[in-house]
Amino acid sequence: MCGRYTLTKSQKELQQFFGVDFPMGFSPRYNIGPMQTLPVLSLDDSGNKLMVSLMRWGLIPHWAEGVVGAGHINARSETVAEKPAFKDAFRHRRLLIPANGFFEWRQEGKEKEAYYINFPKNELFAFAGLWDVHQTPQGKRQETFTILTAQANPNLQDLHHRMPVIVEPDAYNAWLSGDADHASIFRAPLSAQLTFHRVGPAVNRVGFDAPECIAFYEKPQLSLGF
DNA sequence: CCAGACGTTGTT
DNA sequence: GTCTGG
DNA sequence: CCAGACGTTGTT
DNA sequence: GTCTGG
Repeated sequence: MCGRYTLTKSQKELQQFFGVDFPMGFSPRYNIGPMQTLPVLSLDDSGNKLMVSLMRWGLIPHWAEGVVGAGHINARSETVAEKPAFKDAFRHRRLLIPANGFFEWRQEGKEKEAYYINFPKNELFAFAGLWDVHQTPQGKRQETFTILTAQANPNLQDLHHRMPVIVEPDAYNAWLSGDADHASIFRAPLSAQLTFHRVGPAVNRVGFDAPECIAFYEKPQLSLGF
């Protein structure tokens, strides 16, 4: 369901929307995949200001040792409070993940069709996420994150029955500080406004990061050559 | 999520 | 088919 | 007690 | 680290 997303905005646009400095800079991204390092938002020590950091997509629990692979790119919001891998992070290490769209693939017979989902005016938004930190086999401290999922909104059901959780701007602080419970995460009327369109196979290519990934796409018609 | 690999031996 | 890497 | 697992998706 | 299965 949510294994690729986009952040096709400039550093300036991100800073204006979230009201926080991105000191590491940022260039638009059209095809973000697992294992990549991306900007995420959390609360600073004071607990009332957003801050940006860079983390790797694919949560690896702090107790994992040795070679641990890609980690968990998604976590079910319905069970996140009980699962050993997420329990602790759900209570103490919540995140917002800046994005402006995401991809879904639909099996159509033998083919897989890619779709891009975003808001009509392409507004920025934030996924609900969790993070954790572990030691790499090289002994380095590595911070990783996961994106929460939920049942898809009716407007997206034709595409998929699951979707990433989008946090309303009003709820940013409540979510991050741990005040928000399940109900308030799910109450996301914004998600009802998401729309989607077919995109071409460019997005399939891991590492191909260009506007072509989100371009409208018409399936090429078969031609008999006349 | 998709793409790409999918193994063994001996040696340190 | 199933796992790993991106 | 120790050992072993700890996740999601979609598909059949 | 913490839970489940044996």
